[in-house]
Amino acid sequence: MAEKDDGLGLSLSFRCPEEQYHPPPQQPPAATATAAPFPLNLFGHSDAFPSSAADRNAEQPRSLFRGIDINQSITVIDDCDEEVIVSSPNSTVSSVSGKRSREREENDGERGSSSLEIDDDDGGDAAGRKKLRLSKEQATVLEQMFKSHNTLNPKQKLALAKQLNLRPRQVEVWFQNRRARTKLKQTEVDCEYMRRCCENLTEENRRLQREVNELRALKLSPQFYMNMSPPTTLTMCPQCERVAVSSSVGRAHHQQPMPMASWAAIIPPQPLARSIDAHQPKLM
DNA sequence: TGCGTGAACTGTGTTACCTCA
DNA sequence: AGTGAGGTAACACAGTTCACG
Repeated sequence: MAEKDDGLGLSLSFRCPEEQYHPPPQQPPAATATAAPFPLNLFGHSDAFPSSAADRNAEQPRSLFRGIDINQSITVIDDCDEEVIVSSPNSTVSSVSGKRSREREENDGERGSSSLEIDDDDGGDAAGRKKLRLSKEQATVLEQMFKSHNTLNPKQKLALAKQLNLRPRQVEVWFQNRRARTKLKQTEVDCEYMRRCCENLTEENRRLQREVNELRALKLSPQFYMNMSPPTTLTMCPQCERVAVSSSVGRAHHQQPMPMASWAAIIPPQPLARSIDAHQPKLM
């Protein structure tokens, strides 16, 4: 199927959304990840990072910002293998599971500045989220990474965040939003494809209806039988699949003649069809 | 000022791991 | 020792909010 690139790496395809949007099951298990300076081969073989849940649990920097003053700028850990854990025993959010609570807490802690390179120069507006556009360079790198892999494992996230001077959460959110945009675009493409298919089928249906009417008219016409050549002159073009009488379409398309008997079977038995039956051997 | 875009957030489902009876 | 239930952690996704151009 022809592919159409729209800049989001989308293709005009007809795939099940389940299969097209789900990321690859898991990235292959990892070798030792070294905190390599960028450009780091984050996704090259994708075996640089562990993928099991246990590994994820062991390496998750989820608690990275736990208990950190939200007004303070955050220092990115230098080593991806390092995990900074600040316990927060007095977590107050309790409406959801502890994990969720901590997660939200962590997210809240990331409010205040959308990028590590941006200090709270306006007095630390930690209460309201401050949304700043990512720089062109940041977006470009993220795009490149997304093209390689549309999901990130924790180490990739950390490394990318470090490279771009962003918080891991920002990288994570960017990838989530990017996946959503991709899916939306692909859905639009699929819808357009379906619309075209529908149009084509509608047109095809009209054409076939016209043909049916033509054939019925021919069956009713005595002149047709009188002037009619042997059945072999009623032909069907293999390209356009038009049934044509005599020379009109058939010769124009140079196709093989099609015996009338082969299509006559599809004509519903009607009393008026007796005359043509007289010319044809009984079917069945 | 209304609007589109995209960063950030919220809620939920799924999966894997661990602990304990 | 094997096992099922419950808790926890991590992640992805859909939907939403809202700052910004």
